[in-house]
Amino acid sequence: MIKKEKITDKKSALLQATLTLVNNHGFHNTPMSKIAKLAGVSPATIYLYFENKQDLINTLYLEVKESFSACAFEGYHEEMSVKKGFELIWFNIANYKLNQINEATFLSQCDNSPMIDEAIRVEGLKHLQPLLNLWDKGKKEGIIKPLSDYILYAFTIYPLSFLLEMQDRDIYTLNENVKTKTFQAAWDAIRM
Amino acid sequence: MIKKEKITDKKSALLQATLTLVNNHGFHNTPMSKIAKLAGVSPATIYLYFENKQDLINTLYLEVKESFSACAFEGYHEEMSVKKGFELIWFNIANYKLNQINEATFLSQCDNSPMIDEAIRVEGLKHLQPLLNLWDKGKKEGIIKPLSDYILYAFTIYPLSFLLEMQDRDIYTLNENVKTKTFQAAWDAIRM
DNA sequence: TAAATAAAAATGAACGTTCATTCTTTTTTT
DNA sequence: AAAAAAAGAATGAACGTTCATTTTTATTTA
Repeated sequence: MIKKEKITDKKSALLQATLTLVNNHGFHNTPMSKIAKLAGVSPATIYLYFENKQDLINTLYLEVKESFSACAFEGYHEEMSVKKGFELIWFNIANYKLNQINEATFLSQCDNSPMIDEAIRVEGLKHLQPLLNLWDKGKKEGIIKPLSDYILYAFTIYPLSFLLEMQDRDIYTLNENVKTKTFQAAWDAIRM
Repeated sequence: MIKKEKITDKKSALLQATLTLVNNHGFHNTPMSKIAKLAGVSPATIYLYFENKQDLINTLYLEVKESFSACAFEGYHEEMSVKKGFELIWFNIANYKLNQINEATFLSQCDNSPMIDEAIRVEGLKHLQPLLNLWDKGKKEGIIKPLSDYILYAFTIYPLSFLLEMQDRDIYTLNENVKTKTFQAAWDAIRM
């Protein structure tokens, strides 16, 4: 067990270092040498745990995406009403984006650039399925507008990325009161 | 005049080549040598027209941003009603994003990465002022929700970037009918 | 158990390549 | 013919990755 722990140790130190550096300087301005240095490890050591730079990024992406999904659906049950379910998920995601700023920024950056291989990206998308199912139910019940999932996503969840970016740049901060009003905007956009 | 025209000729060939290549491969995977080749020019010639690679990108960004703003406010007058004015601007922007795909994709890429210097980015933001003024008017008239401009933007204009990206990846296409319904979602999000 | 050996993990230096930029030469323009 | 514009070759720095070697850990032997 000691052995396993040590491995995980360095591996996760490398992932953490990558997250920090890519967030602050972007993928292509983050040399392997700096990742190694921040993780307290030799450059060569990276290649014991990852195939290459791309593999390192892909692994990090999937890991963060997973933690995101876990948060997004925390406390959610399929028996919930459409509105309650949507509200829960929306606030979960909003809180993740506004609190776990580093992870959320990294995901935004990945989703908006060719940094991640298409295949890996597709894998990351599957995590949202429960939300899509909820929308389907809402459409059938006549509660949610009959729009494609892409549009529903674009007008409810995607805007949070923009607000995250504002917050990240210290341009604008959402307090609880404003967050509630913002949810109302998202809900009004898609409700019948 | 011939001289001036010739200069403009090569300069704009370089800008056009940069747009194409950065769109398809990203900033850091677009070497100066390839830009030069696509523009039919020697690498050294680039440096007659631009200080360096960053200057080339900045110039392109501001130029495209300008063309975007020109489209966004075409046909707009301050005397229009808030709803009509917003509708006009929204459709202008939607059409720009869905038709001038190359330019729009480039702008999206710039706005979501550290590729553009912060100072240049700020300059590009000013172009939206008429829309912000319109929102102010709408808030005063009690037509638009009293939310910050960031939130209004996040739930009306920003979602178009997502739809553009979908369209760009051939995942989803908006026809006229759907576009109208999509506008309704944007309007519902921010109207009182 | 202590020494000897093998295996695994980790390292720093080095390699080959790519790329932005500059230098020198050639071509074009006036 | 002089000046301006353009070209192509050259340069040096940065980077991802690999290699030869050392250090650490685990296993075996006496």
